[in-house]
Amino acid sequence: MDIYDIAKKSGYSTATVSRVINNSKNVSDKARRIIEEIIKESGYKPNRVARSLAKKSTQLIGIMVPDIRGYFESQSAYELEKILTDKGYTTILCVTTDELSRKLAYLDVLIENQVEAIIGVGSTYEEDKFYKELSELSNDIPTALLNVVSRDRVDSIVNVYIDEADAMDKTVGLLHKSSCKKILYISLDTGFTSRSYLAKKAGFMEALDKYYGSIDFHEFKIKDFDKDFDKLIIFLKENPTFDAIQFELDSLAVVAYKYLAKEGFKVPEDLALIGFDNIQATNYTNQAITSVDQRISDQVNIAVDNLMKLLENDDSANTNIVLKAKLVEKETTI
Amino acid sequence: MDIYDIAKKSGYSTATVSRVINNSKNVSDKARRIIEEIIKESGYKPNRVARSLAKKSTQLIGIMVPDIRGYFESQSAYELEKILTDKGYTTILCVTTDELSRKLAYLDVLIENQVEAIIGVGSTYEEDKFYKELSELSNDIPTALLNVVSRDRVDSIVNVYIDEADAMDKTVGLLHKSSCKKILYISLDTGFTSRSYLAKKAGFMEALDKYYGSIDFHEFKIKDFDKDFDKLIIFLKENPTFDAIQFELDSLAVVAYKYLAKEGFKVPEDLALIGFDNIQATNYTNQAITSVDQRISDQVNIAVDNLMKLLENDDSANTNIVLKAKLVEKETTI
DNA sequence: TTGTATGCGTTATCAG
DNA sequence: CTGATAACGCATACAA
Repeated sequence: MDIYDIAKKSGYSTATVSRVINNSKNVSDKARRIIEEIIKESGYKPNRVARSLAKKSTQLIGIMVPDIRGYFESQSAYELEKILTDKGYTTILCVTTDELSRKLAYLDVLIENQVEAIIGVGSTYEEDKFYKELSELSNDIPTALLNVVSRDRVDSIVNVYIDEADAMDKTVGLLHKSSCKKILYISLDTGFTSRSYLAKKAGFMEALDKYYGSIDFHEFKIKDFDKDFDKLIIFLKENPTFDAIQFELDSLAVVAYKYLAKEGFKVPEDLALIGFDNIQATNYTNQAITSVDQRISDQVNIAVDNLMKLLENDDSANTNIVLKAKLVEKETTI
Repeated sequence: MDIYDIAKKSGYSTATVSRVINNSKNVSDKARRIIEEIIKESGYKPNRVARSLAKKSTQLIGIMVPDIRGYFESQSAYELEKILTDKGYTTILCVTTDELSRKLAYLDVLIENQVEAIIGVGSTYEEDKFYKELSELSNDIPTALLNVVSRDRVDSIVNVYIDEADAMDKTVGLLHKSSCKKILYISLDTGFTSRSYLAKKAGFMEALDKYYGSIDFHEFKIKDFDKDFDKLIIFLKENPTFDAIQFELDSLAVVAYKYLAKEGFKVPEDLALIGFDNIQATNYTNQAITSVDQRISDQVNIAVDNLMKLLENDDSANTNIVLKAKLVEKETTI
């Protein structure tokens, strides 16, 4: 069942059928009525592959995430898919992992499938080699990245990300206001240092300086989830002057919370806690954990808006957008 | 840059170039060497749209989920994407919501994009009208559904799901062994009754009969998360004979846990708790919640295996696969 | 307003 | 082993 069949049955040519399908203006009401009727009763569905080839336009957009199971990624993918679908696009999902080779391989897949734009979610796409590849590609295919900001920024890539320094200013400010004296910084040791890791840490130190007048910085790294939290407890007992913890990530905070609660630490009186990401699980710990909301929905909307401008060669496209995060105070801070 | 350019530069015809690209046997080593060299240095990437049209095969598979943010959905999508990519397919992601009209609309999108198979994740696809549509479609496009089992099953759709009755037998069995006397069943009131809801409930009742010799069934429904948990607490205080709760879903259990803990219920001594799904958050509550693992990875692998058989017209394809769930004992049961 | 004919980039058939 | 050429299903200039 193709356009020729419809043409034959209707008595019109394929050209007219095509015009009807594409809502072209230059079709008589009569022709439109007849053809639409036949299309409906025959259940004909246009072949987008053929259409894409003919129009040199696929209406396909590729979404890349390192791991769709994460909070930021799945939430972003959800919002992206919704908004892009409303705009008439179909989305190809790529779960690239953090491996360079796989990320590059997926880029090929997207190119070969003639996607009209690419959207990457997560700081893994900041990686130099990959970003360089993406930069070149972005001259042909409009690209947007969420939660990514590269050192060598490119005007052909829409970068949207959170102002980590500002976020840390807010969290440290809150702890300071609550009379906390000494804050421990707990981070995840992934083996490589991402920009977001550095930005948060730098912002945290700046904030220390601003609110406390000095940079009394102490970092505790978690590498092995099975062992390092026990070590953390020991560390905190040996260093009871710490009365607050800023976590790099909620995924660390939710686990740490259980260890702390079990050991009888009084939260937030003796020990205030602040996470980062505002994942769901922060609401399921015994006390809901204060955290930083990255405004994913806003990030997505802004990214797509500007990506669309890039697609339309609209010069007003903004390619470097920084958003202020939102501090969400819950039960682990005063 | 297309196959003609490569042909021209290499001195061979497009036919030979195409053969090289597709690793055809009938090409001289010399031709292959020359052409591959030119392809590499020119950075040529084949156009899959054109190829799909010519081959009448897109290597595209559509994945439908009601909401990619859920645990079961995102975990399934992750596994599916991984395994399908390894097999050379590209995946189109559809976040359909539960709305019938959107589900049907997405079906059209997939058809128009000429996907070679469709995989749906979640019991929303059991809905009669949608399932009927899918049944017809499945004659043309092989289909697999995860966590779905329809009343009017069709041989052209691979159904993979968990044996809820068996799962409930395991959980009630555990509670019985732990000397629990009276179990409350807590479910989510979504407005419509899904098969999985009924299956769990029926299985629960069967198990009551088996272990306790009678069906002393009490159900507490949660509709409004803001109010109904308070009501639950009141209910439990007025009915202190309940010494265990079986939740239909972990998403209910993790929230309930906090209310119970706050009210001083001793878990598991006075009140044992068991959830369903084994979502991550069950490990972040103060006591990790005992739950039922649906073996998503296994479901995915089996579904894809049989879907592939359907694609190859292999008669040995199994279209109705029931898996036994795994009880994961944690801290809310003895 | 409608139809004819050609092109989109690739594959595949059939000769050579 | 290689090349010319006709599909694949649709869109669109150009003609009528």
